[in-house]
Amino acid sequence: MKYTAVEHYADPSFSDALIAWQQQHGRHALPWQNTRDAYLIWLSEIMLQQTQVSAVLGYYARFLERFPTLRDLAAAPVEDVMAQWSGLGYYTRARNLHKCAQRVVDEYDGVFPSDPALLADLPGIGRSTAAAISAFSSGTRAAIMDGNVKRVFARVFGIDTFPGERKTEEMMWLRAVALLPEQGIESYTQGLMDLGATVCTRSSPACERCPMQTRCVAYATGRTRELPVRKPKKISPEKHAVMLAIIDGGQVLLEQRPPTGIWGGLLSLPELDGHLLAEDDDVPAADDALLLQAVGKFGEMESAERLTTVTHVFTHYKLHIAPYRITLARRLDMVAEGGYVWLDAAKLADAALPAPIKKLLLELVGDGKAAQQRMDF
DNA sequence: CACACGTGGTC
DNA sequence: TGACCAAGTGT
Repeated sequence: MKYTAVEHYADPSFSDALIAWQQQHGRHALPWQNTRDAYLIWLSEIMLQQTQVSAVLGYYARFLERFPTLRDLAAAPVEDVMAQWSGLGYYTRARNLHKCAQRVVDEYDGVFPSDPALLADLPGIGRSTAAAISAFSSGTRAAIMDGNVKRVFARVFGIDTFPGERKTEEMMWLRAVALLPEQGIESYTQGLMDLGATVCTRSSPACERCPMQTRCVAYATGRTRELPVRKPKKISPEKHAVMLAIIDGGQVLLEQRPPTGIWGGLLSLPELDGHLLAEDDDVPAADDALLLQAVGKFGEMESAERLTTVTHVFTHYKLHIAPYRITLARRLDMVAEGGYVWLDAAKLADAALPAPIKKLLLELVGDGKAAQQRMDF
């Protein structure tokens, strides 16, 4: 039997229990709570996409210090937004955040719409985020569907098909809508997140203090460990890159990355085009002639120093970075083109850099150790 | 539908 | 220690 009617899944006692629990045991003092200001709520929801609260806290405070209002954000250069986002990951969120701010200013006179459908039309805001913003800022009855909800639903209702599967997700959305309370959407929505984040956690959930224990299929059948069904794992590839840390006169040469793709829109180190001529044990090596040619674009190479390989693990692949520290005998001043920029070493910490590159460069300008080989030209 | 997209924490 | 994954969205 396939149920497609929302009414089939209705159960007022679910939201009653969750709301009561949230008010007693939920979180009430997060920085984005206790406000109806859509800007503050929207910012938190975007930062929290695929990102845990603990990782967001510092970024949220610093971001609001730099961009106190929506109009401040909309008027700012996108480079400043990227710099504030540096280290948080999923950088499309930052560019969409900036675009979204400008659209709200242009199309809505700086006031976020309360209709979830209108919110979901804005960049970076999908169905779930739209519902959360609308619920928290306007009290709108709308359903969220995040990792917490999927985990709670999978366990409470004993859903043993993969939540990423279309039919399963559709059914979960149906349930999410059916279970919405008539009153108290704010506590209910927060309660779903709080329950998933603090009680119904992925590993070792605290079932003894769960308000859903008596109705939880997974608890009753001892299957909390198996639910929700895991995502089928894929083999992730390994990639290699040779990067040039060209340091001259207390400045580092950086290159603007294209807006899409990994680290889109960030500054990073210039990379050696393709072709690693030798590759052993995860350690790619650059050909001397190739190195000379690449550096020749920026100046006359004095020395090149092969640094320790940095391996950065992404969700979907592993990247081995072979950095070369380059010193120049003479710097060419043809650099403003092509998105190149010389950045003062002192400004690295606040620059729009990927996390591993920022770490590498800070270590490099800090004490310059980790040299392995040296070649003179 | 499948995949790209970051980083840091957990076990 | 490597696998798994967190307040998802865009293509």
